[in-house]
Amino acid sequence: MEDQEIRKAGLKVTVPRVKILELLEKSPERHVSAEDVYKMLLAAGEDIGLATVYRVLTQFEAAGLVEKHHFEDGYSVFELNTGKHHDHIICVTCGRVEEFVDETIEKRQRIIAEELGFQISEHELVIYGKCLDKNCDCKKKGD
Amino acid sequence: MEDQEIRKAGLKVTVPRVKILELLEKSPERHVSAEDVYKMLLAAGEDIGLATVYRVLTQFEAAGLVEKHHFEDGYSVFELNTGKHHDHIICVTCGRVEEFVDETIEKRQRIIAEELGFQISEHELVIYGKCLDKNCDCKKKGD
DNA sequence: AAAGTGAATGCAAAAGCTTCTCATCTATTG
DNA sequence: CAATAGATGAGAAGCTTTTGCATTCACTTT
Repeated sequence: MEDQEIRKAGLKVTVPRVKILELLEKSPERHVSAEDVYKMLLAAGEDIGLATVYRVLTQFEAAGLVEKHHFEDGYSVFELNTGKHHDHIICVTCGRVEEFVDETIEKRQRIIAEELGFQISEHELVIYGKCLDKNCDCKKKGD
Repeated sequence: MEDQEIRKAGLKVTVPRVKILELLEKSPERHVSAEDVYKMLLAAGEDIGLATVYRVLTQFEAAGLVEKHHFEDGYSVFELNTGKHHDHIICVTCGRVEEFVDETIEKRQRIIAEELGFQISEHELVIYGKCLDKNCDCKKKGD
């Protein structure tokens, strides 16, 4: 379980690391900020400092266990690395985040990078918009 | 000239606003941070506070005169709004920023948003990579 | 051209997110 | 189970960005 992943990353298996990884795996919201994680830990009765949350998330990112994204709000959000690259579309009204993959876009990016003489290391595509479906939470709540 | 654009934006024509707009128009680097702008103003002998730079850039953004981007480094960069949407590819070695437009990617984004039930308000695509061409500054300087 | 008024500015302080410092504590190894 | 390298918590510090407030300025009205 979590222990192995942490050990594989070359990190000691400690309570904060296990709890944070568990939380990322179980959280209904895949995309969380360090503050979110910290608050969830507090709510779960864990006594883990915010500095540790940042440290652990950074280590997990370096180890490839999680990915870090910079959405428009300014702060960073983290998500479990599924191994499959994907991009994001975010509702500017309710903040809901959906993931998508589009091979056409991926391919075009490779072509563009090549044309411009770049070797891609990574990329980030975020679409911002409004949910139109009435099944979106923000429609039900009316915010 | 600049005065008209500022007036059109519903803002008073003041020295800081004119100088900042001039600077954005003349700067060899299109993508600059607030700090960059501040330092360039200082270097040009202008006595304009950093807070004013932030305020003016924010107002320019609200007025559609400039665009704000969040690249990976953490801070925001601003660029003059050319009216033509474009995306960015950034060299992770030298920081050089290139702009590109790809109608195929734009189209796919519209289709994806529609499929997922979103009405796009904006989007941001940034590709990170390494320059391969020897004509890139970072190769010449060897950093 | 001078006065009046609301907006704009500069400075310093504060805020928000993230990192660092350091003394204490803990997981792992032998 | 002792030894040790690494991890943690709390608070300080760092950075970018925003805010509060007294002063100054742009634009309108005399």
